[in-house]
Amino acid sequence: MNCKTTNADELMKTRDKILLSSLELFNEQGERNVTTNHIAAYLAISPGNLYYHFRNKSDIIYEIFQEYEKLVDYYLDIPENRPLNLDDMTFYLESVFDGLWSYRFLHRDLENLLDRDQRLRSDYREFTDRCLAAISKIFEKLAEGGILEPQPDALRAAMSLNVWLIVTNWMAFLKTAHGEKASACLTLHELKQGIYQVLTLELPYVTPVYREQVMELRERYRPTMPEQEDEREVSAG
Amino acid sequence: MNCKTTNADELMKTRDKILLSSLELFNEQGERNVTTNHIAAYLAISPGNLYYHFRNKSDIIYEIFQEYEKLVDYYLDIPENRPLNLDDMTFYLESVFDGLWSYRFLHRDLENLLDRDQRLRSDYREFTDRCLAAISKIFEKLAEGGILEPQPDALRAAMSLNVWLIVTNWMAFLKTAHGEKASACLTLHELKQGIYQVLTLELPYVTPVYREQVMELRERYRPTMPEQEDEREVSAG
DNA sequence: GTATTATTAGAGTATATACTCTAGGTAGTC
DNA sequence: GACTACCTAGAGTATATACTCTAATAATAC
Repeated sequence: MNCKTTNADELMKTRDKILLSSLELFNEQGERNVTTNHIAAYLAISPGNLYYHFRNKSDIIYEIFQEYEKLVDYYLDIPENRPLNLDDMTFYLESVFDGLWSYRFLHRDLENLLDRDQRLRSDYREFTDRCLAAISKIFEKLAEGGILEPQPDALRAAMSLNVWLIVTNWMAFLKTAHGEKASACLTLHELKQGIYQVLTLELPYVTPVYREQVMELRERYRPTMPEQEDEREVSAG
Repeated sequence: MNCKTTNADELMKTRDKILLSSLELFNEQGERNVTTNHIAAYLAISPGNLYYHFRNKSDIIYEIFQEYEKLVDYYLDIPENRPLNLDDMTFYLESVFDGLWSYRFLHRDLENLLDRDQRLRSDYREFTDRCLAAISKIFEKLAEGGILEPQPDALRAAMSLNVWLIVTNWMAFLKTAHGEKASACLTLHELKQGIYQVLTLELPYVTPVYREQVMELRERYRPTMPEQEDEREVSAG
Protein backbone atom coordinates (compact mmCIF):
# COMPACT_ATOMS: atom_id res chain seq x y z
CA MET A 1 0.00 0.00 0.00
CA ASN A 2 2.92 2.20 0.74
CA CYS A 3 4.87 1.65 -2.42
CA LYS A 4 2.07 1.68 -4.93
CA THR A 5 0.14 4.37 -6.64
CA THR A 6 -2.50 4.09 -9.29
CA ASN A 7 -2.13 5.77 -12.61
CA ALA A 8 -2.63 4.89 -16.26
CA ASP A 9 -5.78 6.86 -16.39
CA GLU A 10 -8.08 5.87 -19.22
CA LEU A 11 -8.27 9.44 -20.39
CA MET A 12 -4.53 9.77 -20.84
CA LYS A 13 -2.77 9.38 -24.13
CA THR A 14 -0.79 6.20 -24.60
CA ARG A 15 2.46 8.09 -24.90
CA ASP A 16 1.95 9.80 -21.55
CA LYS A 17 0.82 6.58 -19.94
CA ILE A 18 4.06 4.97 -21.06
CA LEU A 19 6.12 7.75 -19.51
CA LEU A 20 4.18 7.68 -16.28
CA SER A 21 4.21 3.92 -15.88
CA SER A 22 7.86 3.69 -16.83
CA LEU A 23 8.72 6.18 -14.12
CA GLU A 24 6.65 4.26 -11.62
CA LEU A 25 8.16 0.90 -12.51
CA PHE A 26 11.69 2.27 -12.71
CA ASN A 27 11.34 3.85 -9.29
CA GLU A 28 9.97 0.73 -7.72
CA GLN A 29 12.13 -1.92 -9.31
CA GLY A 30 15.11 -0.10 -10.75
CA GLU A 31 15.62 0.64 -14.42
CA ARG A 32 17.79 -2.42 -14.83
CA ASN A 33 14.98 -4.71 -13.77
CA VAL A 34 12.27 -3.16 -15.90
CA THR A 35 12.19 -4.12 -19.57
CA THR A 36 10.18 -2.52 -22.31
CA ASN A 37 8.13 -5.71 -22.38
CA HIS A 38 7.37 -5.27 -18.69
CA ILE A 39 6.21 -1.74 -19.28
CA ALA A 40 3.97 -2.83 -22.12
CA ALA A 41 2.56 -5.71 -20.10
CA TYR A 42 1.93 -3.42 -17.13
CA LEU A 43 -0.09 -1.11 -19.36
CA ALA A 44 -1.71 -4.04 -21.15
CA ILE A 45 -0.52 -2.76 -24.49
CA SER A 46 1.67 -4.51 -27.03
CA PRO A 47 5.45 -4.01 -27.34
CA GLY A 48 4.84 -2.82 -30.87
CA ASN A 49 2.59 -0.12 -29.52
CA LEU A 50 5.24 1.02 -27.09
CA TYR A 51 7.82 1.15 -29.86
CA TYR A 52 5.45 3.13 -32.00
CA HIS A 53 5.62 5.89 -29.43
CA PHE A 54 9.30 5.62 -28.47
CA ARG A 55 12.23 4.63 -30.61
CA ASN A 56 13.86 2.77 -27.74
CA LYS A 57 14.17 2.48 -23.99
CA SER A 58 16.81 5.19 -23.80
CA ASP A 59 14.41 7.69 -25.29
CA ILE A 60 11.91 6.99 -22.55
CA ILE A 61 14.55 7.49 -19.90
CA TYR A 62 15.84 10.62 -21.55
CA GLU A 63 12.42 12.16 -21.68
CA ILE A 64 11.80 11.37 -18.03
CA PHE A 65 15.14 12.93 -17.19
CA GLN A 66 14.15 16.10 -18.98
CA GLU A 67 11.02 16.33 -16.85
CA TYR A 68 13.17 15.93 -13.76
CA GLU A 69 15.59 18.55 -14.94
CA LYS A 70 12.77 20.99 -15.56
CA LEU A 71 11.32 20.35 -12.12
CA VAL A 72 14.57 20.91 -10.27
CA ASP A 73 15.48 23.94 -12.33
CA TYR A 74 12.12 25.36 -11.40
CA TYR A 75 12.68 24.70 -7.71
CA LEU A 76 16.22 26.05 -7.74
CA ASP A 77 15.43 29.35 -9.36
CA ILE A 78 17.04 31.66 -6.80
CA PRO A 79 15.68 35.21 -6.53
CA GLU A 80 18.43 37.66 -7.39
CA ASN A 81 17.10 40.72 -5.67
CA ARG A 82 16.89 39.70 -2.03
CA PRO A 83 18.71 37.69 0.62
CA LEU A 84 17.35 34.31 1.69
CA ASN A 85 15.80 33.39 4.99
CA LEU A 86 15.24 30.17 6.87
CA ASP A 87 11.92 29.52 5.16
CA ASP A 88 13.63 29.73 1.80
CA MET A 89 16.23 27.24 2.90
CA THR A 90 13.57 24.87 4.18
CA PHE A 91 11.70 25.20 0.92
CA TYR A 92 14.78 24.41 -1.15
CA LEU A 93 15.65 21.39 0.93
CA GLU A 94 12.11 20.03 0.94
CA SER A 95 11.65 20.61 -2.77
CA VAL A 96 14.91 19.02 -3.79
CA PHE A 97 14.20 15.91 -1.77
CA ASP A 98 10.67 15.76 -3.15
CA GLY A 99 12.08 15.84 -6.66
CA LEU A 100 14.68 13.26 -5.76
CA TRP A 101 11.92 11.03 -4.50
CA SER A 102 9.72 11.35 -7.56
CA TYR A 103 12.56 10.48 -9.90
CA ARG A 104 14.61 8.34 -7.60
CA PHE A 105 15.44 5.69 -10.16
CA LEU A 106 17.67 8.18 -11.96
CA HIS A 107 20.21 8.31 -9.17
CA ARG A 108 20.34 4.56 -8.94
CA ASP A 109 22.84 3.21 -11.43
CA LEU A 110 23.23 6.63 -12.98
CA GLU A 111 26.62 5.66 -14.36
CA ASN A 112 25.17 3.01 -16.60
CA LEU A 113 22.49 5.35 -17.83
CA LEU A 114 25.13 7.89 -18.76
CA ASP A 115 27.31 5.28 -20.42
CA ARG A 116 24.43 4.21 -22.60
CA ASP A 117 23.27 7.64 -23.69
CA GLN A 118 25.63 10.44 -24.58
CA ARG A 119 22.87 13.04 -24.70
CA LEU A 120 22.02 12.15 -21.14
CA ARG A 121 25.68 12.32 -20.13
CA SER A 122 26.26 15.82 -21.34
CA ASP A 123 22.86 17.03 -20.19
CA TYR A 124 23.40 15.58 -16.76
CA ARG A 125 26.78 17.17 -16.56
CA GLU A 126 25.36 20.58 -17.25
CA PHE A 127 22.53 19.87 -14.85
CA THR A 128 25.07 19.12 -12.12
CA ASP A 129 26.90 22.35 -12.84
CA ARG A 130 23.69 24.31 -12.60
CA CYS A 131 22.77 22.67 -9.32
CA LEU A 132 26.18 23.28 -7.83
CA ALA A 133 25.97 26.91 -8.85
CA ALA A 134 22.51 27.14 -7.31
CA ILE A 135 23.65 25.61 -4.03
CA SER A 136 26.56 28.00 -3.91
CA LYS A 137 24.28 30.91 -4.59
CA ILE A 138 21.95 29.78 -1.84
CA PHE A 139 24.84 29.78 0.59
CA GLU A 140 25.81 33.23 -0.58
CA LYS A 141 22.32 34.60 -0.15
CA LEU A 142 21.91 32.91 3.22
CA ALA A 143 25.04 34.75 4.28
CA GLU A 144 23.50 37.97 3.00
CA GLY A 145 20.49 37.15 5.12
CA GLY A 146 22.72 36.83 8.18
CA ILE A 147 22.01 33.13 8.62
CA LEU A 148 25.37 31.77 7.57
CA GLU A 149 28.79 33.26 8.07
CA PRO A 150 30.13 34.54 4.76
CA GLN A 151 32.80 32.27 3.28
CA PRO A 152 35.47 32.65 0.62
CA ASP A 153 34.45 31.43 -2.84
CA ALA A 154 36.68 28.37 -2.84
CA LEU A 155 35.35 27.10 0.45
CA ARG A 156 31.78 27.74 -0.60
CA ALA A 157 32.36 25.77 -3.78
CA ALA A 158 33.79 22.82 -1.87
CA MET A 159 30.93 22.95 0.62
CA SER A 160 28.37 23.05 -2.16
CA LEU A 161 29.93 19.98 -3.67
CA ASN A 162 29.68 18.20 -0.33
CA VAL A 163 26.02 19.14 -0.09
CA TRP A 164 25.46 17.80 -3.59
CA LEU A 165 27.18 14.53 -2.73
CA ILE A 166 25.05 14.07 0.35
CA VAL A 167 21.79 15.02 -1.32
CA THR A 168 22.25 12.84 -4.38
CA ASN A 169 23.53 9.82 -2.49
CA TRP A 170 21.45 9.78 0.65
CA MET A 171 18.87 7.57 -1.04
CA ALA A 172 21.49 5.06 -2.12
CA PHE A 173 22.82 4.94 1.41
CA LEU A 174 19.39 4.22 2.83
CA LYS A 175 18.88 1.43 0.34
CA THR A 176 22.14 -0.23 1.27
CA ALA A 177 21.64 0.30 4.97
CA HIS A 178 18.17 -1.17 4.82
CA GLY A 179 17.53 -4.54 6.41
CA GLU A 180 17.69 -7.98 4.92
CA LYS A 181 14.61 -7.48 2.79
CA ALA A 182 14.33 -6.22 -0.75
CA SER A 183 15.14 -2.55 -1.02
CA ALA A 184 11.97 -1.72 -2.91
CA CYS A 185 10.05 -0.10 -0.09
CA LEU A 186 11.41 3.14 1.22
CA THR A 187 9.43 6.16 2.28
CA LEU A 188 9.65 9.81 1.41
CA HIS A 189 9.81 10.42 5.14
CA GLU A 190 12.98 8.39 5.48
CA LEU A 191 14.46 10.12 2.48
CA LYS A 192 13.92 13.50 4.05
CA GLN A 193 16.18 12.54 6.90
CA GLY A 194 18.83 13.49 4.39
CA ILE A 195 17.92 17.05 5.32
CA TYR A 196 19.26 16.31 8.79
CA GLN A 197 22.56 15.36 7.21
CA VAL A 198 22.71 18.47 5.07
CA LEU A 199 21.95 20.69 8.04
CA THR A 200 24.66 18.89 10.00
CA LEU A 201 27.05 20.01 7.30
CA GLU A 202 25.92 23.63 7.50
CA LEU A 203 25.77 23.80 11.25
CA PRO A 204 29.29 25.14 11.91
CA TYR A 205 28.65 28.04 9.56
CA VAL A 206 25.38 29.16 11.07
CA THR A 207 25.62 32.55 12.78
CA PRO A 208 25.08 32.56 16.55
CA VAL A 209 21.83 34.50 16.09
CA TYR A 210 20.25 31.70 14.09
CA ARG A 211 21.92 28.70 15.70
CA GLU A 212 18.94 27.86 17.88
CA GLN A 213 16.45 28.03 15.03
CA VAL A 214 18.55 25.93 12.70
CA MET A 215 19.10 23.35 15.43
CA GLU A 216 15.35 23.16 15.91
CA LEU A 217 14.73 22.82 12.19
CA ARG A 218 17.36 20.11 11.99
CA GLU A 219 15.81 18.27 14.89
CA ARG A 220 12.59 17.93 12.90
CA TYR A 221 14.39 15.67 10.44
CA ARG A 222 16.33 13.59 12.92
CA PRO A 223 16.25 9.93 11.99
CA THR A 224 13.93 7.94 14.22
CA MET A 225 15.95 4.80 14.55
CA PRO A 226 13.87 2.40 16.63
CA GLU A 227 11.00 0.33 15.22
CA GLN A 228 10.22 2.18 12.00
CA GLU A 229 9.81 -1.16 10.26
CA ASP A 230 7.04 -3.57 11.18
CA GLU A 231 9.20 -6.54 11.98
CA ARG A 232 12.94 -6.18 12.18
CA GLU A 233 15.38 -8.30 14.11
CA VAL A 234 17.72 -6.17 16.15
CA SER A 235 21.05 -6.93 14.55
CA ALA A 236 23.25 -4.20 15.92
CA GLY A 237 22.73 -3.02 19.47
CA MET B 1 48.57 2.64 -20.32
CA ASN B 2 46.90 4.33 -17.45
CA CYS B 3 43.95 2.08 -17.04
CA LYS B 4 45.58 -1.27 -17.60
CA THR B 5 47.61 -3.59 -15.48
CA THR B 6 48.94 -6.99 -16.31
CA ASN B 7 48.08 -10.00 -14.24
CA ALA B 8 47.03 -13.58 -14.82
CA ASP B 9 50.48 -14.80 -13.94
CA GLU B 10 51.24 -18.24 -15.28
CA LEU B 11 52.27 -19.42 -11.84
CA MET B 12 48.96 -18.52 -10.29
CA LYS B 13 46.18 -21.00 -9.67
CA THR B 14 43.20 -20.76 -11.98
CA ARG B 15 40.90 -19.91 -9.12
CA ASP B 16 43.00 -16.94 -8.10
CA LYS B 17 43.42 -15.84 -11.68
CA ILE B 18 39.65 -15.78 -12.02
CA LEU B 19 39.30 -13.61 -8.94
CA LEU B 20 42.04 -11.24 -10.03
CA SER B 21 40.85 -10.88 -13.60
CA SER B 22 37.24 -10.51 -12.54
CA LEU B 23 38.22 -7.66 -10.25
CA GLU B 24 40.20 -6.04 -13.04
CA LEU B 25 37.42 -6.36 -15.58
CA PHE B 26 34.72 -5.32 -13.14
CA ASN B 27 36.70 -2.24 -12.19
CA GLU B 28 37.34 -1.25 -15.75
CA GLN B 29 34.01 -1.99 -17.35
CA GLY B 30 31.54 -2.29 -14.50
CA GLU B 31 30.14 -5.55 -13.18
CA ARG B 32 27.04 -5.20 -15.29
CA ASN B 33 29.06 -5.19 -18.49
CA VAL B 34 31.29 -8.13 -17.64
CA THR B 35 29.82 -11.59 -18.13
CA THR B 36 31.26 -14.86 -16.94
CA ASN B 37 31.94 -15.64 -20.58
CA HIS B 38 33.97 -12.45 -20.84
CA ILE B 39 36.03 -13.39 -17.84
CA ALA B 40 36.68 -16.85 -19.23
CA ALA B 41 37.60 -15.46 -22.64
CA TYR B 42 39.90 -12.88 -21.06
CA LEU B 43 41.75 -15.66 -19.26
CA ALA B 44 41.59 -17.91 -22.31
CA ILE B 45 39.87 -20.62 -20.34
CA SER B 46 36.50 -22.27 -20.95
CA PRO B 47 33.28 -21.24 -19.23
CA GLY B 48 33.10 -24.78 -17.87
CA ASN B 49 36.43 -24.26 -16.22
CA LEU B 50 35.27 -21.05 -14.60
CA TYR B 51 32.15 -22.74 -13.31
CA TYR B 52 34.23 -25.57 -11.94
CA HIS B 53 35.86 -23.09 -9.60
CA PHE B 54 32.85 -20.91 -8.80
CA ARG B 55 29.22 -21.91 -8.53
CA ASN B 56 28.09 -18.64 -10.09
CA LYS B 57 28.94 -15.03 -10.71
CA SER B 58 27.61 -13.91 -7.35
CA ASP B 59 30.12 -16.15 -5.60
CA ILE B 60 32.96 -14.46 -7.41
CA ILE B 61 31.68 -11.04 -6.41
CA TYR B 62 31.09 -12.14 -2.85
CA GLU B 63 34.60 -13.45 -2.50
CA ILE B 64 36.06 -10.23 -3.91
CA PHE B 65 33.94 -8.28 -1.46
CA GLN B 66 35.34 -10.30 1.42
CA GLU B 67 38.86 -9.39 0.33
CA TYR B 68 37.84 -5.74 0.28
CA GLU B 69 36.24 -6.02 3.67
CA LYS B 70 39.38 -7.58 5.12
CA LEU B 71 41.55 -4.86 3.62
CA VAL B 72 39.49 -1.98 4.96
CA ASP B 73 39.08 -3.60 8.35
CA TYR B 74 42.83 -3.90 8.48
CA TYR B 75 43.33 -0.25 7.59
CA LEU B 76 40.69 0.98 10.00
CA ASP B 77 42.00 -0.82 13.03
CA ILE B 78 42.22 2.14 15.41
CA PRO B 79 44.74 1.92 18.24
CA GLU B 80 42.92 2.06 21.57
CA ASN B 81 45.73 3.22 23.78
CA ARG B 82 46.74 6.56 22.27
CA PRO B 83 45.30 9.69 20.67
CA LEU B 84 45.67 10.21 16.93
CA ASN B 85 47.80 12.76 15.14
CA LEU B 86 47.76 14.32 11.70
CA ASP B 87 49.89 11.55 10.22
CA ASP B 88 47.37 9.00 11.41
CA MET B 89 44.58 10.94 9.80
CA THR B 90 46.50 11.20 6.53
CA PHE B 91 47.20 7.49 6.63
CA TYR B 92 43.54 6.63 7.15
CA LEU B 93 42.38 8.88 4.36
CA GLU B 94 45.03 7.65 1.93
CA SER B 95 44.42 4.01 2.79
CA VAL B 96 40.67 4.20 2.51
CA PHE B 97 40.85 5.83 -0.90
CA ASP B 98 43.46 3.30 -2.03
CA GLY B 99 41.10 0.51 -1.04
CA LEU B 100 38.21 2.25 -2.72
CA TRP B 101 40.26 2.47 -5.88
CA SER B 102 41.30 -1.17 -5.93
CA TYR B 103 37.74 -2.37 -5.50
CA ARG B 104 35.96 0.50 -7.13
CA PHE B 105 33.45 -1.62 -9.03
CA LEU B 106 31.79 -2.52 -5.74
CA HIS B 107 30.51 0.98 -5.15
CA ARG B 108 29.16 1.22 -8.65
CA ASP B 109 25.68 -0.23 -8.81
CA LEU B 110 26.01 -1.53 -5.27
CA GLU B 111 22.25 -1.65 -4.92
CA ASN B 112 21.85 -4.24 -7.58
CA LEU B 113 24.63 -6.34 -6.11
CA LEU B 114 22.89 -6.28 -2.75
CA ASP B 115 19.53 -7.07 -4.29
CA ARG B 116 20.98 -10.13 -5.95
CA ASP B 117 22.83 -11.55 -2.98
CA GLN B 118 21.43 -11.55 0.52
CA ARG B 119 24.75 -12.62 2.07
CA LEU B 120 26.33 -9.58 0.53
CA ARG B 121 23.52 -7.37 1.75
CA SER B 122 23.82 -8.30 5.38
CA ASP B 123 27.62 -8.40 5.27
CA TYR B 124 27.74 -4.99 3.65
CA ARG B 125 25.40 -3.63 6.20
CA GLU B 126 27.62 -4.76 9.03
CA PHE B 127 30.63 -3.50 7.15
CA THR B 128 29.03 -0.05 6.93
CA ASP B 129 28.33 -0.10 10.64
CA ARG B 130 31.93 -0.99 11.42
CA CYS B 131 33.23 1.76 9.15
CA LEU B 132 30.93 4.36 10.65
CA ALA B 133 32.05 3.33 14.12
CA ALA B 134 35.68 3.56 13.01
CA ILE B 135 35.21 7.02 11.54
CA SER B 136 33.53 8.17 14.70
CA LYS B 137 36.33 6.73 16.79
CA ILE B 138 38.90 8.48 14.61
CA PHE B 139 37.14 11.79 15.27
CA GLU B 140 37.13 11.02 18.96
CA LYS B 141 40.80 10.22 19.04
CA LEU B 142 41.68 13.22 16.92
CA ALA B 143 39.92 15.30 19.53
CA GLU B 144 42.00 13.56 22.19
CA GLY B 145 45.04 14.50 20.16
CA GLY B 146 43.96 18.14 20.23
CA ILE B 147 43.43 18.31 16.47
CA LEU B 148 39.66 18.51 16.44
CA GLU B 149 37.35 20.17 18.90
CA PRO B 150 35.53 17.55 20.93
CA GLN B 151 31.92 17.08 19.88
CA PRO B 152 28.82 15.53 21.42
CA ASP B 153 28.17 11.93 20.37
CA ALA B 154 25.13 12.69 18.24
CA LEU B 155 26.92 15.32 16.20
CA ARG B 156 29.95 13.09 15.77
CA ALA B 157 27.71 10.31 14.50
CA ALA B 158 26.05 12.58 11.96
CA MET B 159 29.40 13.93 10.85
CA SER B 160 30.77 10.43 10.44
CA LEU B 161 27.84 9.54 8.27
CA ASN B 162 28.53 12.58 6.11
CA VAL B 163 32.15 11.53 5.76
CA TRP B 164 31.02 8.05 4.76
CA LEU B 165 28.67 9.46 2.15
CA ILE B 166 31.37 11.61 0.63
CA VAL B 167 34.02 8.90 0.68
CA THR B 168 31.87 6.19 -0.84
CA ASN B 169 30.30 8.39 -3.49
CA TRP B 170 33.13 10.60 -4.58
CA MET B 171 34.08 8.12 -7.29
CA ALA B 172 30.55 8.02 -8.67
CA PHE B 173 30.48 11.79 -8.78
CA LEU B 174 33.72 11.94 -10.75
CA LYS B 175 32.37 9.41 -13.22
CA THR B 176 29.23 11.41 -13.82
CA ALA B 177 31.07 14.70 -13.95
CA HIS B 178 33.57 13.34 -16.44
CA GLY B 179 33.43 14.60 -20.00
CA GLU B 180 31.60 13.26 -22.97
CA LYS B 181 33.74 10.18 -23.28
CA ALA B 182 33.31 6.77 -21.73
CA SER B 183 33.81 6.83 -18.01
CA ALA B 184 36.29 3.96 -18.00
CA CYS B 185 39.45 5.97 -17.48
CA LEU B 186 39.82 7.65 -14.15
CA THR B 187 42.97 7.95 -12.10
CA LEU B 188 43.77 7.21 -8.49
CA HIS B 189 45.05 10.76 -8.33
CA GLU B 190 41.68 12.18 -9.24
CA LEU B 191 39.99 9.89 -6.77
CA LYS B 192 42.15 11.17 -3.98
CA GLN B 193 40.78 14.64 -4.50
CA GLY B 194 37.98 13.21 -2.43
CA ILE B 195 40.31 13.76 0.49
CA TYR B 196 40.00 17.48 -0.18
CA GLN B 197 36.26 17.16 0.19
CA VAL B 198 36.51 15.21 3.42
CA LEU B 199 38.93 17.73 4.88
CA THR B 200 36.55 20.51 3.83
CA LEU B 201 33.98 18.81 5.99
CA GLU B 202 36.29 18.61 9.00
CA LEU B 203 37.71 22.08 8.65
CA PRO B 204 35.32 23.93 10.97
CA TYR B 205 36.11 21.52 13.77
CA VAL B 206 39.89 21.78 13.55
CA THR B 207 41.41 23.49 16.60
CA PRO B 208 43.14 26.84 15.95
CA VAL B 209 46.52 25.27 16.76
CA TYR B 210 46.25 22.83 13.89
CA ARG B 211 44.27 24.90 11.42
CA GLU B 212 47.32 25.92 9.39
CA GLN B 213 48.63 22.39 9.08
CA VAL B 214 45.28 20.93 8.09
CA MET B 215 44.81 23.67 5.52
CA GLU B 216 48.17 22.79 4.04
CA LEU B 217 47.38 19.11 4.00
CA ARG B 218 44.06 19.84 2.35
CA GLU B 219 45.73 22.00 -0.26
CA ARG B 220 47.78 19.02 -1.39
CA TYR B 221 44.60 17.33 -2.60
CA ARG B 222 42.99 20.32 -4.21
CA PRO B 223 41.45 19.43 -7.55
CA THR B 224 43.49 20.69 -10.49
CA MET B 225 40.69 21.78 -12.73
CA PRO B 226 42.29 23.04 -15.94
CA GLU B 227 43.38 20.74 -18.78
CA GLN B 228 43.55 17.39 -17.09
CA GLU B 229 41.95 15.84 -20.15
CA ASP B 230 43.66 15.85 -23.53
CA GLU B 231 40.95 17.56 -25.49
CA ARG B 232 37.99 19.08 -23.78
CA GLU B 233 35.73 21.83 -24.91
CA VAL B 234 35.27 24.45 -22.27
CA SER B 235 31.61 24.09 -21.40
CA ALA B 236 31.33 26.10 -18.21
CA GLY B 237 33.43 29.15 -17.59
C1' DG C 1 50.83 -49.20 -13.72
C1' DT C 2 46.35 -48.36 -12.22
C1' DA C 3 42.81 -46.09 -9.57
C1' DT C 4 41.30 -41.78 -8.08
C1' DT C 5 40.88 -37.11 -7.91
C1' DA C 6 41.41 -32.48 -9.64
C1' DT C 7 41.16 -29.76 -13.54
C1' DT C 8 39.95 -28.32 -18.16
C1' DA C 9 37.62 -27.86 -22.81
C1' DG C 10 33.91 -26.76 -25.47
C1' DA C 11 29.59 -27.49 -27.32
C1' DG C 12 25.10 -26.66 -25.84
C1' DT C 13 20.70 -24.71 -23.40
C1' DA C 14 16.99 -22.11 -21.22
C1' DT C 15 15.76 -17.73 -20.60
C1' DA C 16 15.57 -12.97 -21.27
C1' DT C 17 15.72 -8.57 -23.64
C1' DA C 18 15.49 -4.89 -26.81
C1' DC C 19 13.46 -4.31 -30.78
C1' DT C 20 11.04 -5.31 -35.69
C1' DC C 21 7.52 -6.26 -38.98
C1' DT C 22 3.18 -6.94 -40.91
C1' DA C 23 -1.35 -6.37 -40.70
C1' DG C 24 -5.19 -4.40 -39.14
C1' DG C 25 -8.29 -1.17 -36.75
C1' DT C 26 -10.22 3.89 -35.75
C1' DA C 27 -11.32 8.68 -36.53
C1' DG C 28 -11.81 12.37 -39.10
C1' DT C 29 -12.41 14.60 -43.86
C1' DC C 30 -14.07 15.36 -48.27
C1' DG D 1 -17.35 5.46 -48.95
C1' DA D 2 -12.77 5.99 -49.95
C1' DC D 3 -8.59 8.39 -48.40
C1' DT D 4 -5.43 9.45 -44.87
C1' DA D 5 -3.14 9.83 -40.52
C1' DC D 6 -2.82 7.97 -36.45
C1' DC D 7 -2.70 4.16 -33.40
C1' DT D 8 -2.51 -0.77 -31.90
C1' DA D 9 -1.81 -5.94 -31.74
C1' DG D 10 0.98 -9.71 -31.51
C1' DA D 11 3.96 -12.92 -33.37
C1' DG D 12 8.68 -13.06 -34.29
C1' DT D 13 13.99 -12.27 -34.18
C1' DA D 14 18.86 -11.51 -33.22
C1' DT D 15 21.65 -11.35 -29.58
C1' DA D 16 23.25 -12.03 -25.08
C1' DT D 17 23.86 -14.21 -20.63
C1' DA D 18 24.31 -17.29 -16.89
C1' DC D 19 25.01 -21.70 -16.51
C1' DT D 20 25.23 -27.16 -17.63
C1' DC D 21 26.90 -31.50 -19.31
C1' DT D 22 29.96 -34.79 -21.05
C1' DA D 23 34.17 -36.18 -21.95
C1' DA D 24 38.89 -35.76 -21.98
C1' DT D 25 43.34 -34.70 -19.76
C1' DA D 26 46.69 -33.88 -16.01
C1' DA D 27 48.18 -34.83 -11.30
C1' DT D 28 48.57 -37.73 -7.43
C1' DA D 29 48.28 -41.84 -4.53
C1' DC D 30 49.07 -46.48 -3.85
